[in-house]
Amino acid sequence: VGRIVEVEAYLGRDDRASHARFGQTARNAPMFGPPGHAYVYLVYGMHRCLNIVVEPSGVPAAVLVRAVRPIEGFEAVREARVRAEAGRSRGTATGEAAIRERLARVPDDRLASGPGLVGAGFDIHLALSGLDLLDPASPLRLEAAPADEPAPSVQAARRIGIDYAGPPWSQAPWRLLIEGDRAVSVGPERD
DNA sequence: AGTTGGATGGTCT
DNA sequence: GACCATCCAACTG
Repeated sequence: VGRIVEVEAYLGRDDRASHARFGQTARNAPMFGPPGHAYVYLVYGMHRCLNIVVEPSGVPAAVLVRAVRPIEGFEAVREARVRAEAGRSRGTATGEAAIRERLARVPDDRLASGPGLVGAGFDIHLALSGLDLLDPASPLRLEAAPADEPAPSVQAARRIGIDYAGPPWSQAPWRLLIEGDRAVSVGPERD
């Protein structure tokens, strides 16, 4: 269980940073579907990124989950990351024990501080793309925060890793993060 | 503290 | 066959 502390918005066909910029394909089809579903894709050949589809069907939009603060099951998250990393580096033998030792030194609140780390730590795989995150029967679910919790202060910043899109898309403040939360991926840039 | 390069594979031209 | 909504180790200063 974890709390989402950082996201990025990708909105519409016109957004030159969005996977929907070239229209609907087999991969991005969930983005064109109903909100509340998952869109999972592979980046850089190794990391799986989790997105939450937003906007009504027909409007391709999704929110990339960039960072999660684990709340329960810290060791389960660590083990999921060990599995992900060990399974990846089969060519260069980076012993599983060494990976586990390194992750043991990662603070609990930084176990999923990045989109690729969320994918690894929460065992997100491509087969989950299209899953209904609002269905209580789903293995991966989205739930509302406890009503008695104070609303966090949210900060806006530029999206990361999409400079190729060019302005105004590369400049849009569509990265939203909880101010001062240690679980966010990297601090917002200061102008 | 900041920069660089390697790992790695699905997707779209 | 090029392009990535990334991460980490190994470097430089």
